Amino acid sequence: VATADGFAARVLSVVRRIPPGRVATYGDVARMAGRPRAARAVGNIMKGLSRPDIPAHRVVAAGGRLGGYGGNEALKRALLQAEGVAFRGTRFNLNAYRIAVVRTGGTPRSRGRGNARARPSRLKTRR
DNA sequence: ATCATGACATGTT
DNA sequence: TAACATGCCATGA
Repeated sequence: VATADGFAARVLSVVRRIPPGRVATYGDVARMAGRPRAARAVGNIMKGLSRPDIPAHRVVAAGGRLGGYGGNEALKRALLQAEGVAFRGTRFNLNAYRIAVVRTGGTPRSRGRGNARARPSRLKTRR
């Protein structure tokens, strides 16, 4: 919704078609929407959601972690459990419920992982 | 192994 | 501008 431009619209489309009992990570959604690194942006879009036809609770964080839900993570977890997702404490088996990622058109963009990944080079300093 | 911190990438609001 | 419902990698404890 929001800007209804490409990315946001694509994200909504993707989320809308996540079947019950399955989940997708923010990163997966971003990837399917054509912006592999825009996981955070996806979260933001979800935040701005205002429609019931978008099952935002099926979008979770990586590693089988819950992720956020407007400050109500408990509800998110409950909704997922209600759909059959078995939680193990605060996490669940992502591999078992994650939907297949099918990237739709998008801008390939350099894979460079544009991350200089700041080699900390820490000389054992006390943190 | 798990959690925390530091850095950078990406797009909204 | 700076957050923010993130991800991934590296390192430290």
